[in-house]
Amino acid sequence: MTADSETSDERSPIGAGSTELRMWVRLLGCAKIGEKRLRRNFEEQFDTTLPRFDVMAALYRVPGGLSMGALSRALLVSNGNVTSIVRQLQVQGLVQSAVDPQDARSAIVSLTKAGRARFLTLAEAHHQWIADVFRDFPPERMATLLELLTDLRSLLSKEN
Amino acid sequence: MTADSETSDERSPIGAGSTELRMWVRLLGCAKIGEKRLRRNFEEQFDTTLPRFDVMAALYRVPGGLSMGALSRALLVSNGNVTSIVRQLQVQGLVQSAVDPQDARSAIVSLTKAGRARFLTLAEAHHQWIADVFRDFPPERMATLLELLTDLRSLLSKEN
DNA sequence: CCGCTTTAGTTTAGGTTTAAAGCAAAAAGG
DNA sequence: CCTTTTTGCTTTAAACCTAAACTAAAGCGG
Repeated sequence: MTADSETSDERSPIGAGSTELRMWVRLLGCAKIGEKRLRRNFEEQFDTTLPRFDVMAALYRVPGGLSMGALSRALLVSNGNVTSIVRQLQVQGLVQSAVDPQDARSAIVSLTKAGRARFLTLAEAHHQWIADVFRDFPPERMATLLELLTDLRSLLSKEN
Repeated sequence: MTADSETSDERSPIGAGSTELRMWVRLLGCAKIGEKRLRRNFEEQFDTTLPRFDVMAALYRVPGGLSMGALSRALLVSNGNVTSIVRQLQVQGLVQSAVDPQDARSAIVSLTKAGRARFLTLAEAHHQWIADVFRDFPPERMATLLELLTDLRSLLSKEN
């Protein structure tokens, strides 16, 4: 078992040869499959979407609410994107928006009472779906994976 | 070190408590940050997009070409989605499409000569970006991560 | 006060994505 | 053959997403 006897690679110039590349492709694949599942579940069972859930989750964690910019940074999405998602949640009465008294340009968005109740329902189901997927994953391996992903994230966040 | 002494969880009903949930969130985060980087790089340096690169990569691996359906399954995206991406690549002269002699409904899409040359340029840069990101990741940890992600993917693919 | 720059958000144009509806070729079943 | 169903793909409607242009409030320097 030398360092180089994996599967193929050798002199093929491309073809997902190196370990980094395969790992990256696999990571993206896992994320994509999982997201697909979650999106379908949210759509079918609750008639909502993953991005809207993400916004609600971010707001739930901060009872005082967040500005649009803070939301955008928290969710890693563009500023303009948050605008439309928040607007939809607003139409549904799940979030409310109040002008920041310190800065009239900025609005503080927060969950309404209905929004908090709604989020708890969604989050419960969300947790259950995730737990189901990982039911057969040994806890010790899961801890290792969590640790490695944490390392990876700090690598990715560096030299952005 | 009991089974339950991680960090918080306990009776907080939500808040990304369980290990599965945190792992999942971290995985999505890594994928998102990395994709953002790649997308920006492709945009800035080559004036193209990640999905277009994905299509070209899938076609590069199969010199004989792929049908639209095969492409869609390979890339885990919807059927209709492939249509527009292939059309754009076709306009740029990077892929060509020929009617399947066995089935007149189906078209076999393949890279043109220009498309292959273009892909090699893109893939070289892509590989370099990935290698840069993982430069400081110890090879042994990378191998572990690859293995764990492979396990995870098979869990995710099951009971779809 | 008055310009200049910065900052917070929205709007716009364009690309990605899906599900659902539609279309046409193929296959199946009399 | 001819009808029905299935299958491969495209189109459409709607959501998501980004970058870039824009608006408006703050802040800063005179």
